Amino acid sequence: MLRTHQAGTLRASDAGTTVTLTGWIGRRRDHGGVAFLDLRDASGIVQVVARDEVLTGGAHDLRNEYCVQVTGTVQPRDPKDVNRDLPTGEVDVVADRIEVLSPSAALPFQIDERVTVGEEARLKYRYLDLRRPAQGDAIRLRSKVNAAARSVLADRDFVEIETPTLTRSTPEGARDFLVPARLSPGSWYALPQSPQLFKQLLMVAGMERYYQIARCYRDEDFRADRQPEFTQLDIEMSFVEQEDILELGEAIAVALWRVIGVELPTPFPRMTYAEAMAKYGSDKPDLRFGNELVECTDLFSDTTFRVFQAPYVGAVVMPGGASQPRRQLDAWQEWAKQRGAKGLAYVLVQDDGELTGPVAKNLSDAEKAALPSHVGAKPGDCIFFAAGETKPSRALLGAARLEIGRRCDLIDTSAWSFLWVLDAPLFEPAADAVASGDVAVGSGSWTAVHHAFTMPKKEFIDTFDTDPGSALAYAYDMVCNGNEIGGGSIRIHRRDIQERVFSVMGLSPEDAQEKFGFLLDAFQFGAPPHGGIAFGWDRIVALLAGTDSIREVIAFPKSGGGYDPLTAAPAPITPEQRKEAGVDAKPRVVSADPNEDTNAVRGRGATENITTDAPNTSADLPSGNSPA
RNA sequence: GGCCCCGUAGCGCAGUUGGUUAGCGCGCCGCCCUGUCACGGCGGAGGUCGCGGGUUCAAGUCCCGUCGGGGUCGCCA
Repeated sequence: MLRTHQAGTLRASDAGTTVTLTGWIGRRRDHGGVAFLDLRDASGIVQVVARDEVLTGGAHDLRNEYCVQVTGTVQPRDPKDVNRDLPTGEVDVVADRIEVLSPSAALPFQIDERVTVGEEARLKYRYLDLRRPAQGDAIRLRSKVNAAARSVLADRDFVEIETPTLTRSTPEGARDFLVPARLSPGSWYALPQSPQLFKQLLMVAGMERYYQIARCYRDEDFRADRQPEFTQLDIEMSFVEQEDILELGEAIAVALWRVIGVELPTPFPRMTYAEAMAKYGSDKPDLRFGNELVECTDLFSDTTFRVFQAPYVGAVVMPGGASQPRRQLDAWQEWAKQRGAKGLAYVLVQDDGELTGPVAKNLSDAEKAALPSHVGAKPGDCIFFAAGETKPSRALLGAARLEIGRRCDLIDTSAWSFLWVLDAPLFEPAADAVASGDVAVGSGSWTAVHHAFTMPKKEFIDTFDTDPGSALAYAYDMVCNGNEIGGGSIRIHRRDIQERVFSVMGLSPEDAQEKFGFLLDAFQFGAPPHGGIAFGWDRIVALLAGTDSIREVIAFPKSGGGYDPLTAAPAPITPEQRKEAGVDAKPRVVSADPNEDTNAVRGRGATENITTDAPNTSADLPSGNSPA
């Protein structure tokens, strides 16, 4: 080793010890005859004192972020010189010798946590960004979190198994990343959106308990909390029921939060999907505050107010909201319109109890009398309404509830609120999914909420195909502070049930065979009952690290548009690469209509040998994206 | 794909109703300084105001387009 100690570990008890340290020069305070250098390594910082005789050896020329080796003696500081802000603040290392291991050019930004740096610069020089203790510690925390999960799973005899990243599409909703297959020009691999099918095959294989910290790939548009490649802790178990998975999930969460010194109480509260939607307008309610939605449909069943003559009328209260200026109430309308609503009706409860606002005059005296107590509004509050179809109305109110929580400071940011959301519907009307241009699996009027292999709850086993809309599934989501951090289901292992589910989705046996043939084949050979769960690893680590962005807990994240500022990927390829990869191979099935291009890329199972040959294939890479 | 915000020195930002030589902090370079710890003092360098076009006597500032970044809705478990 090039060192005897780690800089951040030195204490007063080390006084007198001769040490050799290695690390980077942080700040330097050069007083001419003596210089103070902050030496930083992964363990922390210690102050090195370089006096004249050492300085003549070139220490005056040390610059920020020079990588150096320092040999010296640990010396206690005078009481007046102790730095209480530093764990090593009671000692100095008085240098006898400083050797430059590697000099540093002038930095693009300062390695100082107090200096704010734009994300673009940070990502381009991520290796410098990660020298900053907070940034580096987030990545170190991730490693500890991985280890904690592995420990729980190893104790329970789980088998860690890697599954392919070059594969076929899996039957999930997102667009696939595609990789050309050089040896079969015109054919493409897909990167897995999750190891879903493989883990089920592993159950057929008798592994019984599988897990993997798995990289997943989805080619969708970006959000603050999304990356094109992301990580799941993926788990599948045989011979289990829903309760077994929930218990395991809680054990894992407890172990993870212990990493940051938080003891989570178990069992976690449970809520049905229906209750979550009704009370919170969300399938991932944030229970760090109350302020629930209140259904008002019955209250307004005889109303003369047109807007409230709707299948659903609901309300959410904004405490103290009656004193908002008009401009702010107008801003709420804009806020609602941005979410696709017509607006956000409101009633203000004045201090004297009078109801005011544009909506109030449309309400009968009886309605006005009953309203405040029905929704739990006090004088000074504002009541927001949504009326219309149940689902979008509740979604709007749910979003309003969160916004109210933020604006009115109702959220206890130190709290950890965990719960399970259970009993999700098995199907949703395909119109909800297709309206947006998404591809429903199958051509029926129903599509799977979770995925096509989710087991109906036993009380719906006889009726789910005659009454798909009311069938509930053995599907569960773990929710933390309003984030869905894990989700899974018990799978169908019986062929007859699977065929009936496909039938509801309008998937013929032939279609099903084409899309999921290898899985269905496998299920013919004594498939065990099984189920599993997957945790959103990036989000979980971000929560544990106390950061809003999952980018902070990914070593080399991508920025918007899937661009990596560090490597400048994606990048154009050479004509030779293009030719060799077979990217431009003529499709055997000709699809001349350019409008079908997106579907060909998008549709599950449509990727086998149909590659569209768009006229501008050489120009379809992001341009102007490479750094000058 | 829609909407909103941003783009000025290496980094973070300011720049008035369009008006002289585009500023501030940090960093960088040089000199000085023996107890600092975001040390201090003196001096200095550093700018295609993202790019292209337009309006104007005059554009960092106004208009159009475009590229890049961030957010949000659509999309995505």
